[in-house]
Amino acid sequence: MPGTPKGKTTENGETAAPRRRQARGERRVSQLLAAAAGVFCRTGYAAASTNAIAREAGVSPGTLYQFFPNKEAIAVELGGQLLQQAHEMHGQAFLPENLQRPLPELLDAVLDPVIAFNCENPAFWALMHGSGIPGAIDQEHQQLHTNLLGRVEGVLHTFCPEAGPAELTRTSNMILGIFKSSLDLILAHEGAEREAYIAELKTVLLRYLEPMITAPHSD
Amino acid sequence: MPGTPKGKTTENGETAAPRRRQARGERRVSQLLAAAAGVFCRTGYAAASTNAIAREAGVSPGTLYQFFPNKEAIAVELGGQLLQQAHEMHGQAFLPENLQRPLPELLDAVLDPVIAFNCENPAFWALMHGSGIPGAIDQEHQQLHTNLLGRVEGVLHTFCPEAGPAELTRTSNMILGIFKSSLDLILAHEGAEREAYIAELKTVLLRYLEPMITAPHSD
Amino acid sequence: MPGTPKGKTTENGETAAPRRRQARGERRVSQLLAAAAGVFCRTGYAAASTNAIAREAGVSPGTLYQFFPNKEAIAVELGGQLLQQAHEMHGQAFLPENLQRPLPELLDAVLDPVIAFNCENPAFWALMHGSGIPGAIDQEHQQLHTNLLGRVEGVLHTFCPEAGPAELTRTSNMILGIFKSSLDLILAHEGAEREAYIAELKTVLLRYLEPMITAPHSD
Amino acid sequence: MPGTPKGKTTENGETAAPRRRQARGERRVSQLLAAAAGVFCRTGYAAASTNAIAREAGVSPGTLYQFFPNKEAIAVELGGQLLQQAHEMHGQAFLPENLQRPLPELLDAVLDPVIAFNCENPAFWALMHGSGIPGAIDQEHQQLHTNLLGRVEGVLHTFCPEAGPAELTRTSNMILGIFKSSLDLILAHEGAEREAYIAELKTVLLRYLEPMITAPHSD
DNA sequence: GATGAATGAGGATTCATTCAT
DNA sequence: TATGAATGAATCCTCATTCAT
Repeated sequence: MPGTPKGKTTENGETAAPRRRQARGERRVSQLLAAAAGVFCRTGYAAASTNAIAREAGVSPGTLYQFFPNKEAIAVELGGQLLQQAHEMHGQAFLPENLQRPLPELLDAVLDPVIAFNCENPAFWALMHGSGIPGAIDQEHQQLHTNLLGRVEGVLHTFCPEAGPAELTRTSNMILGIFKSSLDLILAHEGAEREAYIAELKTVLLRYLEPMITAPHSD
Repeated sequence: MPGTPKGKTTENGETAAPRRRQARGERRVSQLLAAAAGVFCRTGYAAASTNAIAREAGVSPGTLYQFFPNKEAIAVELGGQLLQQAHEMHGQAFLPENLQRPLPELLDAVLDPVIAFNCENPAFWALMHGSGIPGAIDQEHQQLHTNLLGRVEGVLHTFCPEAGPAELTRTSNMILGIFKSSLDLILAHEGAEREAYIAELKTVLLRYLEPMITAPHSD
Repeated sequence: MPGTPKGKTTENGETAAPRRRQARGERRVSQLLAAAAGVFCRTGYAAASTNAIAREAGVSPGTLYQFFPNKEAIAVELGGQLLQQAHEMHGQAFLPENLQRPLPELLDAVLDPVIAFNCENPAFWALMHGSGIPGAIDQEHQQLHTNLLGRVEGVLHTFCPEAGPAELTRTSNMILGIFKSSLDLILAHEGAEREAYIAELKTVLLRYLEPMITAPHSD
Repeated sequence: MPGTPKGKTTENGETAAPRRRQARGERRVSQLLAAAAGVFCRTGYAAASTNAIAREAGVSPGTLYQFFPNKEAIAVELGGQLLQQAHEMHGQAFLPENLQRPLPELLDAVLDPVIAFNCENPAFWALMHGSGIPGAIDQEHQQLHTNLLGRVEGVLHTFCPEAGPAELTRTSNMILGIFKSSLDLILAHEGAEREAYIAELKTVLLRYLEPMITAPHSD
């Protein structure tokens, strides 16, 4: 359970003081994670030094290690937390009611929140991306990918019921790949240009997928 | 001229022994570059230690430094060499005669050699990719990107003469992005599945670009 | 401000603990400088390894680098600190009231404190001496020399008003040279013999300068 | 016996080929020593790399080690050779007939050749000077110093027969010290200014020694 | 809990020295 | 013999992690 101060397993009924302390602890964790997010974004995981994270958080390195056993744990927790949010957001994006709609609307319904989330949490992308990343985070990355892949495959299946599983996986991988690379472009631009790239992404996917659709959805 | 043993001044006509020695030197450089390619592929540039590269090449750290002044130079030379090959290969891929053909053939003509090259030189991709990379290599990366972007824009322009420059750039960026992410998938698979991904990439691009074409090419 | 732990931002009113910590930090700096002084004296700057200095100070190499960014900085700080003391001491030695006295007394007044200082700080001499020393320290050395030369020229000018500037510089250089070489001898001896060398130095200078004096000073 | 190729103790009567080989060996040694002299002068002993010496001599590092077992040996041999010349030169400088002359002439007779030698062999000074020098060379330095000291004491004794040995040693040390520091100044200047410093050195010594003379020499 | 000094293994790089050719 | 590539110990320095206060 990362993010919990070590050496304390307070299952007991806490009174005011411990709770305040715990609250402070959580604030610290947030501080540290926010700092880590910033540093990871700027320098990548490998080049991010724990001292730099502590400094960015305005605390001493010792304090950092009061909340995280090591550097990897910070990334894992940060990734996990963002992943959690991402999952929730994906849950909304992939709402069953959305999947009934025609493709263009579905693309809007699914992509817009996902893109928005990534624009607001660039660290998410930085973590789920970079190389030179140790096992644990990579596993989260895999997890996220697998999860997303499953969802996309699910949607795809409703559109192309007779497509084989290998084909479904392949197409889903392509979709995710296209999404990822477009996200890079989207994040790299701002304002109208960003919007233009978002539109372009939708165009690509629409043109790619439309000819595959074999099952009518709006009846 | 990286890759050349330092302090060598062999302007004279060399007899057998020096030539053999120089040959050994070149073999060493190749060994080292190959080792570096492997290590960079596995761990990324930043995490790759010169000692690891030397060990992988089966030589001592000092030997490595007899041929390269520092770690960056190894990556620069490796990148440069691959870049050189890539440029030559791009020259062939973007042959004017190819550009006259209808889109499906053009995609084959351009993509097949590029994909083949990247399949044979995975380190190229690893180097032109990673983050935490020092200036010189990043410049090569930029160069490559700019260069490719220009070529793609050029081709695109002949297909869509009335498209504005901003639109051309945007579309080209999308194409490159799609290509890159697909290349990841292609490199991650083998045999028939790899071929399937290659076909899929072409499908995506074909469907994306076909509606944009305004200029007939086959007349 | 070398010698200050990096990344410290103690603008706030410090309570006991931080002050104690800072005190420890200052002790460390002193320890390290003392150790460096010893090692520099024994081996010279170039041959002094940072690990050796750390070992002599009884700390780990990392600790040394918590207080000094690199080897040169240690020498610069040590030199600078001694230089500071030296300058203050020179200020006293070259007091205007001393310069009014007849030559023998003036020699006593000027040389005694300078010699005493150097006897107590042999590292000063070692640093302002050695070759193979990097820029920053060498600059300090130059500075010291120029400064001293200027002072000596000043005194000399009051004694020999009609001497030309080239002559003044030359004589001052001779005086400093004689002083330096004698200092070596003085530092190499102890007790009565050291005193004898001090007396000898004064004799040399007295005999060298007396015939040059053209301006009476005791009127 | 440094300077002799290893693994050959040719006491036997040599025919033409070996002698030519030996001649070539000696040329190599001279080349190397000259190169070493240059490098030592420029960078000091410690900072001089054997590769730099070899490069300066236009040979490979391996060749250097064919003639010298290690770096120190080069300095020892160079120092020894110069010492040899110095001794011979000192022998002439301290000729008995010179010692009969009055002090000013004696100073000329002794100092001029010594100064000339040092001006022509700056490496001598560099070697007999620097710190961070390993044992063997330092011993030579001591040797030289002791030797010179003895000579100076000898001369001094004829001038001041009733001076005690401690006093003689002390005065000789002062003389040598003055000489050394002046030599620095002399070597640091050229042309007329150099001559001026030479004159100044003689003035210092003359004024220092004249009052000590108790034995008339020219009768 | 917080602090920041302390630790020490590890990484890049150099250079005296050796050895195959 | 000459060559210059190869070696590897040693150097400077960094940074994840620990610990006394």
